[in-house]
Amino acid sequence: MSMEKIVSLCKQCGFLFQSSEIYGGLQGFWDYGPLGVELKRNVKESWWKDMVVCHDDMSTLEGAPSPYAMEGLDCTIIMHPQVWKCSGHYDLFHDYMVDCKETKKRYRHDQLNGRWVEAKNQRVFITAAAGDDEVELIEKRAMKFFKIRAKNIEDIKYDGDPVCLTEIEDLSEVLGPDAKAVGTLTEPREFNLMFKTYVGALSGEEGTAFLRPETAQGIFVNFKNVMDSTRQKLPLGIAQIGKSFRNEITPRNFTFRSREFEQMEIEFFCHPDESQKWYQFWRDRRMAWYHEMGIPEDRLILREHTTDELAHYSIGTADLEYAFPFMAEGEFGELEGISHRGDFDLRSHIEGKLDEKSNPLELQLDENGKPKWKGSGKNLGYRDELTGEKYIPHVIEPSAGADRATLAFLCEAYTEDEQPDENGKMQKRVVMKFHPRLAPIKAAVFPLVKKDGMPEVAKKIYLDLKKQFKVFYDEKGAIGRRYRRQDEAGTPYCITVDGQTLEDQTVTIRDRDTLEQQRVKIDELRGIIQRRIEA
RNA sequence: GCGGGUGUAGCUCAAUGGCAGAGCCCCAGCCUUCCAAGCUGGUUGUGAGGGUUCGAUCCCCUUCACCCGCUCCA
Repeated sequence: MSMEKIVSLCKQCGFLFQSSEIYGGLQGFWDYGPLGVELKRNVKESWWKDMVVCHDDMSTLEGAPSPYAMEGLDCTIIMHPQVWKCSGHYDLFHDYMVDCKETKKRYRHDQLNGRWVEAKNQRVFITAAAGDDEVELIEKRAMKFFKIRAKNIEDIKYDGDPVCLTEIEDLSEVLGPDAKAVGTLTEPREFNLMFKTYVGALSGEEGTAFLRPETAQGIFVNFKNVMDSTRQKLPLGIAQIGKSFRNEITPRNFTFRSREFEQMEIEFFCHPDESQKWYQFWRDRRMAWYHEMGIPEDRLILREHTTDELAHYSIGTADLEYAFPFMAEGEFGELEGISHRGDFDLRSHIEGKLDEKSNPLELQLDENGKPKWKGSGKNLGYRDELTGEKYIPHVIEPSAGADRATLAFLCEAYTEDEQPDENGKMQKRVVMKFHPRLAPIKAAVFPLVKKDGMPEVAKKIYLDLKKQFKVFYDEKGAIGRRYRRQDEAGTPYCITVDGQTLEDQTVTIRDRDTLEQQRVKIDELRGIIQRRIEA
């Protein structure tokens, strides 16, 4: 399945447009058209309904250690700047990069290590990507650079152990990790992945704020508010859907990596001893949700992060990844990440930014031995009123991309098949096979022909169904053409008023995927559609 | 950010240093009793800016966007 066809259909049918298209578009920004907005709303509403509103908090769900509660939140996009300092985003998203003028490659300034190497009366700082084999790599590169054979290896003198490139002020004697000549690296340049803005009329450092790069922090900083206002007990999940912003260096692949995007996140708070079980539970539950919404098992994988990818405080992180058509064969793109975050986030907002490399977690200090970023000092802990135990909850975070999910459903729905036309000749058909819950339009109503009172009856049915569903009325052109148009929009049901309707108050209801028609009573239409959507 | 490619109607694609064209789609009318039918008529334009030129959609420069590869990816 080619991505171009999907992109083309998205534009033609009104699922997705480039943002500001008449001015040439803006990289990394996309608009949802009339069909797209319905689709995305259905994705978000299905998630909200399944995770929050209709969640059964009385029973122990399959795979869960106990019953649990769910609440919702809707936090602001701009938050107190200290939130991002304590969360780690300020440091993390504030990268310095160096470019190599020779190889055109770009490196994180703090991820290159090197050693001063002297031979043949020349002193050069030879770099390599930071890692376990950096010492070996630097030796090899030194031999190559100075053109010294293995037997004369003593001619090479090393000045000290490898240090980070950030320690080097003058880059003119530095050999880039892939370069043949020295001095090809540019001065480090700042890449800020968080969008900056100013609060208040005056711009200046004092009013500097950031657009949130994730919705999660709004939940952490409101944890106490939710506990105090709802009388809920742990385990408790708090859900939020909302826009986030990341100033991606390279937005690519349609809406997959956008600079403005929407997240559907749950922060699930539980007792530390139970957190592993809950992590397993959420992995399985979220995987099952995508399956329920129509993503087949062979196109969705759960990729468990390896232990060296994990922060030490985390028991696990799993990515749910979909086989997007723009990925190479056998490769998958992330739809959702489910991470065990321990007590890192709540503690950081209490005590101050913790050093994620420390074990056990300790406050990150600055050069003067003071906290690098000060926390709120508020008590975000939990007291179990039955046992009297006090603890800082551990967090499981299922974090999904609403736009990525929507894109996956679009890709999955796109189908080309062949159906006979009125002469029995096979014609190519494009049909969007959305799950009925996700379909932008639930049903279309047609009079078979535009006369004999059929439009009047059809319009009445349309107006009645409209009270409950997003429906579409069309009386123009041949009936076959109208069916095909709805196939492209992914409308699961088409209701046709014909001659018989006028006699016995029945209509036909056509199924998008099978093309089968069933004759039903007009009075029963609402119930039938409702049942089929929920099935 | 680098290298390569692309940019013409809603879509797919022609053509040209001198009035920009087709098919599909769309709209209106006629016809039409179940899967893109037919007939008649109609709407819609060279991504943006600058230069060369009597004249640029075409040549040149800049810019923007998209695609592919690299790089990056919380």
